[in-house]
Amino acid sequence: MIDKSESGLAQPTRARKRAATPTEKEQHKPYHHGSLPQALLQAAEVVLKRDGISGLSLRAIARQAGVSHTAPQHHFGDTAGVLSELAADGFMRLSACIANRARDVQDASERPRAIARGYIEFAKHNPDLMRLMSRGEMFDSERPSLIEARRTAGLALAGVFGDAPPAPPSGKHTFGPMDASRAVALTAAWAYVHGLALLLVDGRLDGLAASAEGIRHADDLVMAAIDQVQLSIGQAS
Amino acid sequence: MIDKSESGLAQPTRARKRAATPTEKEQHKPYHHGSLPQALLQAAEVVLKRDGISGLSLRAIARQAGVSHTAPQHHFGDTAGVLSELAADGFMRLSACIANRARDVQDASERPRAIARGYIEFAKHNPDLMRLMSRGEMFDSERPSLIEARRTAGLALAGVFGDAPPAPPSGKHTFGPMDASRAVALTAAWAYVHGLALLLVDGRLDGLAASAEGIRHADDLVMAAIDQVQLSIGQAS
DNA sequence: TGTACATCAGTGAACGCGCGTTCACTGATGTAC
DNA sequence: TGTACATCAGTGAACGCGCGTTCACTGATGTAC
Repeated sequence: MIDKSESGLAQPTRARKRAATPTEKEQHKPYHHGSLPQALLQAAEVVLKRDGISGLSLRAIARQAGVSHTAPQHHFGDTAGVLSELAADGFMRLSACIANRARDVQDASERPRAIARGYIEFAKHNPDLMRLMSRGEMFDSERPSLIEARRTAGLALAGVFGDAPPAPPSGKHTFGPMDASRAVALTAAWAYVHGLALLLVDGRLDGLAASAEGIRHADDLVMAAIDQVQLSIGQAS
Repeated sequence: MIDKSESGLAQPTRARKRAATPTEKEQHKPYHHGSLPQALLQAAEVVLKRDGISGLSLRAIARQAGVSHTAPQHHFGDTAGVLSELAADGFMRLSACIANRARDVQDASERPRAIARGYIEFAKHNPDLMRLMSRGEMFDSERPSLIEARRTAGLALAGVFGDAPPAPPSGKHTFGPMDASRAVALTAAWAYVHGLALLLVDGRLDGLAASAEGIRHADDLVMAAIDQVQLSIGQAS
């Protein structure tokens, strides 16, 4: 979903054809990278995993990608731009993770749990990215790719409603009109799985897991919470 | 809970006595502040609210407090030190918020909702601090005050269990031995309220609130989620 | 009661570092004619 | 098919800034005798 322009993946191949032998390939570094935006995002993710969110500077990303330090600025404008694109990529991958799990279940009543497992699975495999994605204040919220990716993730999450998706949205909203009880149910499901994911990636459950008999890892605690806890809507007594 | 040493609040009073008239007070700034650690933490919170987490540097805090830029280092060591103390203060205040709400309810079955309301109340009144508190990787986790404050918050949260608190902890653990189902229930309750709080302070629920009929603010969505959604433990079908 | 001294609290100059930003530039590509 | 030109992609030097850190220092307090 990043850089759908025509400069996508065609040009590096062409460049490689010109420099046929391996030695030439190494020596003759083409001036035009061809798919630098994607390469920069990959580099950014390496930096993120290695140095954490605070290590994500334009210069660090450029170093990792092996290009001059002004190249990222040229493509993304500023740090918030890169972080936004990185997060957008994360939201799309999160959506895919959720959709994969949801597709696998037959029984619609099992779909909420499947979605939760997809969410947690993503968080477990991409803890740093998950953390970055929850740092909304670091992004440029106007970025179309980020808006679109968040909407996609929102719709994937709304799959908790089974086969009846919410009404189609108008304008830049994720959802169309929705009655209150449905919005509350979605809020609850979202908060629950979001909370589990963040507590897990932040290591906040480690102490509790250590105290709990029969539980070895925080992972087990989270999976048990998904498997065994029901969220049901209804007026308080 | 911060700086319980004898240098607490006595000395500024004494200093003020020496410089009796207002003019003198302004002119004669005593060399020894007397309670600089507390003043620095207050300054840090001002900076946090004004400039966000990324604005929290030792120098910015010193500027806000009106002292030399090496003074914070002298008391807290490094940035992680200040952030840890600030977060510890936050956890203590969160605990107090929870305890206040829990104390007010008569019916033990209503306690979980009361605790959740206390948690959300704190988050609503201190959104930046709440965000900071969830940035575990920025802290010095070994700080005794932070460990103690987190334990206090954990115990306040464990009040969801009603009048039967968990077994007393040994060593530096928050909880003593606990059976698995109880740990899972605590995980679920914690994740739920934590997720609600973070989604709220990060503004992530604003779009959903706008789409929901009869809901005006994200706050309403969160309060409805607390009031209307039940978490119940039991094996999945 | 006084004196000497150790310790604590806070200052301010200086330093090196990594950062984002600007700017004039070069290399490569695409397109109009 | 060729040529000219506009545009895009990426470079590298230079700049100013805020940061944390070090260091020698001064002011104030507490304590031993």
